[in-house]
Amino acid sequence: MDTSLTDRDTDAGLRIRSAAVLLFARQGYAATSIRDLARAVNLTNAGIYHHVSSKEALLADLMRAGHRGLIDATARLLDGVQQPSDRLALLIASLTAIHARSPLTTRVMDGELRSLTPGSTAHDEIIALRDEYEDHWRRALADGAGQGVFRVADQKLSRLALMSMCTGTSEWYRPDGDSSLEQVCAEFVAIGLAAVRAPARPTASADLSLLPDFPWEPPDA
Amino acid sequence: MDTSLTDRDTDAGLRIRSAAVLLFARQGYAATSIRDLARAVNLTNAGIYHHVSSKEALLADLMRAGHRGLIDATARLLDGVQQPSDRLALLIASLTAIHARSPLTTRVMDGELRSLTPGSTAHDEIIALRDEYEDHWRRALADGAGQGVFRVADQKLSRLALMSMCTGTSEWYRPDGDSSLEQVCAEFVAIGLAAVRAPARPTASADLSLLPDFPWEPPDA
DNA sequence: GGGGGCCTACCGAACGTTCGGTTGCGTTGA
DNA sequence: TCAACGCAACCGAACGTTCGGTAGGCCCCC
Repeated sequence: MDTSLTDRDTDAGLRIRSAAVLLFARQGYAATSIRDLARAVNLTNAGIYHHVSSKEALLADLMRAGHRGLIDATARLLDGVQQPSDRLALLIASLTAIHARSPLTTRVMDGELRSLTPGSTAHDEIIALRDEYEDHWRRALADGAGQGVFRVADQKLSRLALMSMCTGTSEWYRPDGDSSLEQVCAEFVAIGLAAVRAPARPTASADLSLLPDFPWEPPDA
Repeated sequence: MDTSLTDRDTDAGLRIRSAAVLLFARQGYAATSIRDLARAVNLTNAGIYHHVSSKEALLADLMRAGHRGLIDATARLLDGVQQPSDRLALLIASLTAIHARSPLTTRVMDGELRSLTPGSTAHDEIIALRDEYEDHWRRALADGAGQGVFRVADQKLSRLALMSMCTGTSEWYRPDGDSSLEQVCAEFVAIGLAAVRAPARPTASADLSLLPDFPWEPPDA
């Protein structure tokens, strides 16, 4: 008897997104053809267009949903947290964790902006979402510097350095590798707080269960 | 009267490389056609093939020369430098500086490995060159940890974090931006040494004139 | 006069996308 | 109860365009 949750992966739309994020992350958007995608989900190239209006719209959908998930999760995580060093620690841990847990989606989010037609609605929208996310970092660093708890030569410089460190995780992290996700996050938080000369780090660690689990992120590497 | 250095940019090979690195960095290798490249250097697509054996060979050439330049410059910079913290500082400053000064070439080097046919001679060669470069980092961190001057939870983790910080520079640095190249390098060195808990940083700063100037790197942004 | 440098013209293949058609399931009306 | 209908899901074939690459010839300079 079948006790499982019905037809989980019969939803073609989800399977297409899943294959798309895998191929876009591995080969890049431009090097991935609709036929590649169709083969991966056992459809013909024409069949894809029943579920997707265009190749670029598919990319835009993935990027939009990814950014919204990140922004929402970040807002939930930071909710009520006051100390700038706590906020920065949460930002570092969560950005690192999402890049480790959803490396394919984040690689597409971080690297395929240039594949959206410049000036298109989708392109502008993704830029706005990215800015909205980065504002969390800007505010945390500005608050910390304003309160004198961070001593930092250049807020923008520090932010870019730390964000690069976190986003780079999607390029090398493997769940079965040498370090656990918790170790990576802890180490990166330590580096980040040292970078802004924050005094000994305190209090709560990030509740990673608040992070989004993108339903289309393939489970494998 | 023309007092300039003769026919600098009449060398078609160089102009092609210059345009290629610009287009590959901006649009990606897969999204750049031979015809795009030809238009950029005022040739026809067929004319390109008089100077280049294939599109992929052109990419491989750029990546190979870029990596060799980086490796050679790093060896020169580190020559005779003993202290692990000095070596690490030089590695951080030089990797940051080359990504700031040659953002297009480094973006291609860092991001287009996947565009080389897997298993091809060129692909394997570039991987070997990248490993050869990273060994400089591995040795510096191992030496520092071995001598007890670095206190670091995980050498690989620290290396990846710091290298991501440095390579990220090519994505945002602008010569006319808020911070000078020297400021960026100094700040990143400070962050890096704090990351490995090195005691107060000492001695020589990097002689950036030892870094390679890729002749094909376009001067503009 | 011969070769480097570049052209016009073209090839076969692959591209994103569209179109007309078929299948099969769920709902409806008599 | 069952024919009739609607519609989501998909396919095979083709559209026009662009792709990486090639063949052969023209021109200019040594």
